[in-house]
Parts: sequence; C-alpha cells; structure tokens
Amino acid sequence: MSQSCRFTVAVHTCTLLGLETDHVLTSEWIAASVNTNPVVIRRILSALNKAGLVCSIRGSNGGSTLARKAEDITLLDIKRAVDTEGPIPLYNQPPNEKCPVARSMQPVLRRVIERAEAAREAVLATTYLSEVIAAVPKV
Amino acid sequence: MSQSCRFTVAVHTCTLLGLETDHVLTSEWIAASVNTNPVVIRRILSALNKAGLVCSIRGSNGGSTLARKAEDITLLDIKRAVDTEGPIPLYNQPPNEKCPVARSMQPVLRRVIERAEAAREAVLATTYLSEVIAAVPKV
DNA sequence: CCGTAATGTAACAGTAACAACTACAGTTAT
DNA sequence: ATAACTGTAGTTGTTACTGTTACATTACGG
Repeated sequence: MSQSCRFTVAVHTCTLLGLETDHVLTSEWIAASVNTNPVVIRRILSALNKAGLVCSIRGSNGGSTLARKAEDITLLDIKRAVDTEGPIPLYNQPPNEKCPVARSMQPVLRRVIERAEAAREAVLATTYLSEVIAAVPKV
Repeated sequence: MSQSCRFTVAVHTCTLLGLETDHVLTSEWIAASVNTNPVVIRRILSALNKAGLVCSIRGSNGGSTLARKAEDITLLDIKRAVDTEGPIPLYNQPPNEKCPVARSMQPVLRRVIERAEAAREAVLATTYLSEVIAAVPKV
C-alpha cells in the first residue's frame, strides 16, 4: 500500500455510526465490518473524538456515537481529523542556495500545490457524511 | 519525508531545462541545483523521457532538453509522468463482505475520492510550465 | 580507434510511515 | 467483584522512497 487509508476507514466508521444512531457501536463491531484490528479503529475514533466528531463512552456497554448530525459533518472534517499532515516538505534536502532558480522554486511550487490541494479540499468540504450514508443501503 | 517529492524535483528539472534552451543540461548539473544525487535526476529524466516531455542525448557532450515548448507542457503532464500511481487501494484488507454497509462503501468512496482528485488535477492541468518559468528570476 | 564523458539501470542500504498486534491500565454498568 | 469496553504504549513486519555504488552502453573528438 502506498498511501494511508485512515481516511477511508474513518468515513466507513462514521457511516456505520450514522446508520445506528439508536445505540453505541464498539470498536470490535466496527473492526469486524472494516475487517481490521479493533485497535486500529480505536486510534481512528480517538482522532475523531479529539476533533469533536464522535463521542466515546468508556466502560462496560461503552462504545461510540456521532457527536453531530451526519448533515453537519463534511468529509473534509473527517479528513482533517485523521490525516495529521503538516506542511508538506517539497524537497528532501534543501535545494542549492547558490542557484537562483533553486532559490525561488520552493515558494512558486508551494503556491501551485496549495492551489491544487485547495481545489481537492473544496470537493470534500461540500460532501456531507449524510450523502455517503444515503448512498449506502440501509442495514 | 512522508510523501514523494518526485513531482517537485521533476518540475524543478523541467524549469531548468526550459530556461536553458540553447544547450543541453547534464544530470550532474541539475543534481547540483536540486542538491541530490545525479542518479535520482536520471530516474526522473527517464520517466519524463518516456512521457515524451524531454529528449535525452547519450554519450559525450550528452544531456537533456525539453521535447516541447514550455507553453505546451502542463504540470499535470509532469505529475502523470513521474507519479506512477495506479488505482489507489482504499483498504488494506478487503472489508467484510457479510456487512451490507461494508459491501457498498468501496464504490461510494471511490467516486468521492475520484471527484476530489479530478478537482486537484484540473488545477495542475491549467498550470503551464511556462508560468512556473516566468515566476522564476532569469539566470 | 581509443579515451572520455555522458546516459540508463540494476542492486542495495537506510529511513520513514503505516497497519496489525499484544499487553495493560483506566473506567463503568450490572 | 466481575465483565466489558476504551485508551494508549510498545513492537513487528511491510512498503515506498531516497541516496548511493557499480557497471554496461553510447557517442563525440582527438
């Protein structure tokens, strides 16, 4: 696998939570649907919790629920919660400062890449969890 | 580094080639500007060559040049040339087929992610190498 | 036609990120 | 008290990528 699938699992998890609003779901139950280890789910849930998207109840009969309505959660909310990406490093080692081209490449590239990222995020920002839930057959 | 900077290096390389159209540049020269190993540059150039973006001349006095005008090369061309990404796997292990939600998550997610990717690529597709070159001070 | 300078690749080590897993401490209903 | 569940630290295996060495191939220029 080349790239993180935390986002995928997080949306999957939130979809399950959004479909079962009358009771909490355990990490073990969610893990069975995603087909992974419960700890992986708990890490995702922990991040979603810190972002204020889910509530987790500890102890016996515990589990998680959505903290907000699915209509008020965008996929960008979910992505930001679980993808801990700071400013992307453009180069491994800083380019040669003696080369005038190299000196000015970095800000130019950063501008372009940020514009492209913003376009992608705009799509996620206008896609709501409720839409995903609506596209999934009711259990 | 979390993510590939091949794209960055490729744009850097193409910018240098676009600024020096009267003679070829060697991988060693480009590597000095990027501050990396010549082999890394040659790998990038090889990919750009296969995509028809640069011409490489072997043997003594060899080197590389742009195969097209900078006005006819988009950043998406460059990205596609060096980022060999097939269809992104959404899950590490396929989700539980017995869960109806899990069964339908994959296509739903793929649609959303593809829409978001398309938006990002649209920005790169309308950004031309010539614009990057124009934003860089003439050597 | 020989030496030099360059590309093109293969092979390998080191690093970083991540998933999967075990273990265990903390928490809460029954 | 016990059972059930979350939260998190620590470990392992995998993957991807950069950086590097080594070497074959190619072409110019004397």
